[in-house]
Amino acid sequence: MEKIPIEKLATVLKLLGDKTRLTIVSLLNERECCVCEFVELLDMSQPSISQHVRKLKDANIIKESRKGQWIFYSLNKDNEFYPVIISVLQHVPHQEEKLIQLEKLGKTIICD
Amino acid sequence: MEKIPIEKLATVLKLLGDKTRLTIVSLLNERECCVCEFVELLDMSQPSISQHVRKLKDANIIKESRKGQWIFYSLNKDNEFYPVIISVLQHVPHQEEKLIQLEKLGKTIICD
DNA sequence: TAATTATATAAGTATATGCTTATATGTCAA
DNA sequence: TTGACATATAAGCATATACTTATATAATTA
Repeated sequence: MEKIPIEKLATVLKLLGDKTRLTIVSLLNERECCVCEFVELLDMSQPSISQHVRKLKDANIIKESRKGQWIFYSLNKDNEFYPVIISVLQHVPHQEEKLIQLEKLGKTIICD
Repeated sequence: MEKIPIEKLATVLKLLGDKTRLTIVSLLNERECCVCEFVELLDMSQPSISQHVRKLKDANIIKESRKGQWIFYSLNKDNEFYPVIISVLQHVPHQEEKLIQLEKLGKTIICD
């Protein structure tokens, strides 16, 4: 098991210690999502979501990939913190439901 | 595996997302400690430590037991968050070293 | 009982955080 | 090229956070 210095780990936990960001990370553990989906699911303003996403991206916890108009985010599995994040997410209820709900509303983004 | 609502978990992670508190919790995973030991080990003021400890206690993450002049703190294993905390602590290097150091300095508290 | 030690609490303060509104950037499609 | 859409960024602001110093409380010991 890869150990992480306390200071670094504290930084990551602080990032996860926010309802919005924890939900985002949890959703990304199901599948990649784009910003507008977070806005829809979390019922928050676009700039607010964008700022949270940026913090996660700056910490290398998530990565982005542009697909045309949209930017999709996904968990960065290569990051040294990925194992801790998975450890934490084990304790969170699955988020599929919300994503299925989104699909029913026809608000899922598909661009393949 | 006991699932924890995202909001609650975020609160716990926010508490752990501080270097001082994460270290305290990590030390308590080795053995119970009293406040003056934290002050010594973390090289912080007594009120500062006391305030961090209170936050952890208020969240029921740790519990106290007075032994004469001293108040010892330990992880509250009955708490619903205990499993998550253990999950997180798995990723942290062991803290025994620091406690052994403390003993060598004769600053360990023994009151049995 | 008075002095000492351990801890908690209160009040003040500087900085961090998370939102808001407004605007900029980037892509697509008519 | 213009308009529409998706996203990012900037600036401002209210609240939260983590210290500090000063003081209170509680137990111990001389």
